[in-house]
Amino acid sequence: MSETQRDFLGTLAWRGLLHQTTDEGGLKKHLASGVRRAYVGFDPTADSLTIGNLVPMLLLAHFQRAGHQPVVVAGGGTGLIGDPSGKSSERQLMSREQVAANVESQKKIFARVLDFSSGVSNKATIVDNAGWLCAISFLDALRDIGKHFRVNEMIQRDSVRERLEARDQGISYTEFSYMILQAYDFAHLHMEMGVTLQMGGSDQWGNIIAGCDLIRKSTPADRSHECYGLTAPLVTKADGGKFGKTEKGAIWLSADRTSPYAFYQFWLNAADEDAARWVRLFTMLGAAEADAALAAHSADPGKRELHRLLAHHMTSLLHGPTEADQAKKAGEALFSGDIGGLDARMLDEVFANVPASTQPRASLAAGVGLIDLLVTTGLAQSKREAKEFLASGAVTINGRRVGPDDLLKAEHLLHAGVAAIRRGKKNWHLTRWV
RNA sequence: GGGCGUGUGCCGGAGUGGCCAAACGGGGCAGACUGUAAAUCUGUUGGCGAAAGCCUUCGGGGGUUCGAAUCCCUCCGCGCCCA
Repeated sequence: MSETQRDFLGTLAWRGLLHQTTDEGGLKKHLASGVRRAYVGFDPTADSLTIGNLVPMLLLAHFQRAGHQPVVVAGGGTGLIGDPSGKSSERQLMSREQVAANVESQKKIFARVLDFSSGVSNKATIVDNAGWLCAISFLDALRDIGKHFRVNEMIQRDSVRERLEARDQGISYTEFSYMILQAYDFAHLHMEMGVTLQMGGSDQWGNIIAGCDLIRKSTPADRSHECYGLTAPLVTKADGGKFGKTEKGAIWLSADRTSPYAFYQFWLNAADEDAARWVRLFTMLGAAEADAALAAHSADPGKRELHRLLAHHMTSLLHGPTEADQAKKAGEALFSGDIGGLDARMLDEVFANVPASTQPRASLAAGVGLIDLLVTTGLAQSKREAKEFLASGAVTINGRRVGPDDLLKAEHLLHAGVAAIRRGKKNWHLTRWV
């Protein structure tokens, strides 16, 4: 297929996804001369993946699109130990059952971005390093792997040094050994599956080099054992904040943790400067399309065409086009506040991800007080707060602004008896009166 | 083990007997402006109450006092110094 011709490294560089490589020239030649296999490891610290894992996933996706074969390594074995990279303190060990369950649950997400279908010659594969790491004995590991590692070098690694310098933290022998395991992963994958490239975020650089070193030391020095490492830069935000975290917590890649609507909103709310960088970084859009969108963006940022493109593209990528469309429509209706024009079916769609409750219809006869309604729907935490919201004009019911003295009556309901209450710009609650 | 110090609201940090639900800053929330942005400005930020006011809160417990975040005792956590 013609995709094979696409230059992987060139793509990454253009997208801003290329941070460091062990030997760029050598890697370029290596990739140009055949179909190669690269892997990225993922920590099973949770049953889902966050937006922070997206870049490493995309490295594999672009790799596959360039005609090569991506290998996902689920860290079912390394997850039992815990990677100290970037961690300021020793972590709690997870149970084997927990790790295994997390690995299983994460698998589904990779299928969104990678092609696992057997009809494809360069189909993606997924392996769990518990398979080989759990099988190896301690003595074998010390004799066969440990001999290749100098402690002098190990304690120089950032991940270890930072912990050694933090006097009160320190590092356990367990976590200290982590890099050996990850290095062994690479060596194992190289020998068993012919993997020649390990990729990851920039915090993985040390671990990746350890793997390259191990392969070099433990194999005959000839061309057939050339291995490479590549990292992507840390994703940053214009305001200096941490990428992927909102007030409400991390943005997840699975719908049960972060709804497609919330996911869409995350991208839509990107700062202008971030949206411009992120279009290249995160989408699969080609140069022509991306550049056109960027040009339109800088000409008139206020239209937010780029944000919409980014949000829709990303939601479509991870949740599918139908969900993306729905998220888009829901956002438009919700933020315009104009829900009076929606028919009952659309209303259901739009409010699919909004908290809802049912209320007794009978109480409408006398009119329902809004202060209590705000509290029972959770839109206000206390009556005091509810009063404040109502007085400041922050509350809208079915698109109509209401005040502290208003009462909700049957005539205000939409369709089969719903009242959509909005507090501020982004907080909604749908009440059904039955 | 001994000495000194410290623990306040979401966070930082004032307060050292009544004027303290607790300065100030940050953050949050809401409003205005706008582009569901940024910046800016305004308001608000323990609960109940229409209000007056009442109730709960300053590490835990106990005491002194008409009255305590503020004084005393004790316990717990943290920091520094000495052993």
